[in-house]
Amino acid sequence: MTPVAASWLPLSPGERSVAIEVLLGGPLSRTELARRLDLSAGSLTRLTKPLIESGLLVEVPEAGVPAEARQGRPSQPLDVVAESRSFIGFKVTEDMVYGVVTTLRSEIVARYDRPLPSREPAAVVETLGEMTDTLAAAHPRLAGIGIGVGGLVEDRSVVGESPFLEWRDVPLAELVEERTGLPVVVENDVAALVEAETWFGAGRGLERFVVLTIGAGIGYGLVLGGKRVPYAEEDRGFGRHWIVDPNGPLTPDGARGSAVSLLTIPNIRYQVQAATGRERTYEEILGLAAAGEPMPARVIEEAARALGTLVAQIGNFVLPQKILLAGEGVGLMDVAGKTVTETIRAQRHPLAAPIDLETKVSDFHDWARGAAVLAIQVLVLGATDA
Amino acid sequence: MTPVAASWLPLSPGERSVAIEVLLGGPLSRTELARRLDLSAGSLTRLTKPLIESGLLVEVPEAGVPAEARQGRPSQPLDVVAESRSFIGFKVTEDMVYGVVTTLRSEIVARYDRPLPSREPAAVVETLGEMTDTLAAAHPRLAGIGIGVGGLVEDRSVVGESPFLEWRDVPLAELVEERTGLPVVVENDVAALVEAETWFGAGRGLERFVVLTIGAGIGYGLVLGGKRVPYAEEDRGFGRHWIVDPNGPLTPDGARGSAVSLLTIPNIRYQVQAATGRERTYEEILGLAAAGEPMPARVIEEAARALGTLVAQIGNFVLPQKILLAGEGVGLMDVAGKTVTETIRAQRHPLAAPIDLETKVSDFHDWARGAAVLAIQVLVLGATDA
DNA sequence: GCCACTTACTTTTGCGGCGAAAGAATCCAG
DNA sequence: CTGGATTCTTTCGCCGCAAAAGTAAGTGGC
Repeated sequence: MTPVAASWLPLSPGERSVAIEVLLGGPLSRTELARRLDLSAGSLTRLTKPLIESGLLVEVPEAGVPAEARQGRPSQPLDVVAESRSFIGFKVTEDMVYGVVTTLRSEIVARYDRPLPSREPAAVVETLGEMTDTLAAAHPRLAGIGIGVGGLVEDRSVVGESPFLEWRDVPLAELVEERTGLPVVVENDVAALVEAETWFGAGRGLERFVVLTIGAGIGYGLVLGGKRVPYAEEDRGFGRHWIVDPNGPLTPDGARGSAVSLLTIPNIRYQVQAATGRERTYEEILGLAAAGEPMPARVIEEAARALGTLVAQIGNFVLPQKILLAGEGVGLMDVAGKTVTETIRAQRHPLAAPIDLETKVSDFHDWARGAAVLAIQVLVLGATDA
Repeated sequence: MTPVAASWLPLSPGERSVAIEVLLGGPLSRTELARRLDLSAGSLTRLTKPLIESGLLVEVPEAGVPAEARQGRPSQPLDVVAESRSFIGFKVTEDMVYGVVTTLRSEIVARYDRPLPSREPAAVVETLGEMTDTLAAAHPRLAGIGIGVGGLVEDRSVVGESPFLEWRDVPLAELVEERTGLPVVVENDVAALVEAETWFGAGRGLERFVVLTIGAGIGYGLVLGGKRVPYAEEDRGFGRHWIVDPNGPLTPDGARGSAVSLLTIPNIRYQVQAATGRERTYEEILGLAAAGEPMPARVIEEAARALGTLVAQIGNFVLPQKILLAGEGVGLMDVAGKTVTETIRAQRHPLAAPIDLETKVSDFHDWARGAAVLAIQVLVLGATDA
């Protein structure tokens, strides 16, 4: 393996907690940090000093409140130097690689995509290598690479099984490290998106958080105590076995009335085509449904009820503080959001805490960004968990 | 408030973790404890010394392995002195109080029940007081009382709302403390059962654990990271809104096809009576179903499918390591367990980890024991969380 | 313009908990 | 009886923290 910069610096547990808190919580004064981390003011001085000296943190010129009832010595907020390091995130699909460069804060500063000439591991590694070369030229201070792939990933480095790439046990992290000389983290794409949302997105700071992705398939991510829960059937088509409506439609792709049959884009298109004989894109179907065309409207309504049922069940059993709907197949919410919320209401106790439901139509660059966040977590902060 | 012995002794965090580990993990040597708690051998000597001196722990005469490949100085297992303190647990129903006395290990050493002359708070407190007097005579060294009631309990002391007792905002803990002079913990009965199972029962040491109780109603308890998750609709009939089968039976008690309609004892009896015109006990219905009587068999089969669906959904979304089915209404599993497991299988991914499903028919003394465990947690170990 | 007051941060100091390492205890094997 | 193995105890020193005192930098009263 190439010599690797390991973690940025050997961060003590105390320093790490400060770094993460500032990274996730925006600029924070030392006093505020002391309160949040339950430490004394003196400890904060001690912990922040090396972080500032190393360039990870800087004192920023007091953004806060303009000139209210503030009194006493002004606080001196600290912030991470987001640009001090850059990260690359790749999302590998069966025919494309989508790439982004992000800051330490996971803000996307560049995008770069390329078609995949072949699915052979060597070809994929070479494509990733060339893309990294190109990006490295424009973005110095690269600290690491994160790669998201659909399929089963082991130890954040080996692609154990990826049906669409037709890979088995490919040590992708090692190969790309050899090619690029940068440390590499590989993860399942849904897992990466979930981690990204947990750290920097909708799930920031939450104890119980669920991500449901709808696209070509169904993805499910569960975050408990700030940590993502891994599970055996991850990314192996479990949504085909979630029976939402036993009398629902039967499609070639899943059990009758399963979440896959009812909700995924290919299966919604299949249903409409089977009924009308015409092939339509997902967007066309949504448009027709919104315009009141009976058949697409019926399919979309049924999907919305299925989604509402799923969300209600998750809400009832997992008691999450928030559920994020992501992926390309959540456009549904714009057309039939009312049906979804009504279905949820019908299957929840009136006194139950209302479900905080967030919708985020994500494109492939969001998936790539998720992979970059993995790299940030592992490489800079040395955090295997949060 | 009566002078209260507070925690047994002021336990340092380190001492507390040792005490809990030994309490839950049986006799353990210092070396074993050092490994489990990730401490050095020296620390264990330091931490165990005061615990032994105070009488909470003792060295026991080496139960373990007979004479195998053991070499070197024999280990000196430590165990809690289970009898060093006794605890009372009460389960209050609308017409009865069920009481138990337990050891520190939550082993039941005595049972004592009494009918409730009235639901007035004063009468209930007096009944509890007299029962405590009786039990105290036979069991010295009482350290505290735990009380489980159906309904909403706040701060482990005030009964906020209990429909069947017709109470609102009764400071039960305070009243019983005044009457008995012992520290008192009050908790919702399901919550107490869940805590007991988490500490001493089926959920011992698990990260994710679910308890589903079936009886007069449906109870749900979620344990994540070893801690029970509280929720707003707790014990307020949420099961009426879990729609398991939209085409299921309609009963006076819940929405069509809800878990309450399909699974609870009163609703199963209602269904059988509505169809056959004859009133039957739950046990009779189970017997008839087992004997192949069509109508009861149909109701029980439908209930079993509903239970299987619920368990599968919980398994899919919560990913628990274990699900405990408890209460008086799980006799179902003996008659139609096969249907339940088949339904679960149909709605789970083949690669998913099989659900560890445990069934425990519990009586009222198990509920009372749960309340006693709460007292152990709070009063002895000063643990608001595990 | 001076001074009291407030709040933020830094420095100093002391203590508690922990690990490392050496030593004592207690077994087994030859 | 000696040497090895394992557990437990003792000693020692370090690290990390809090407490407290000191310094810095602002506001407002007079």
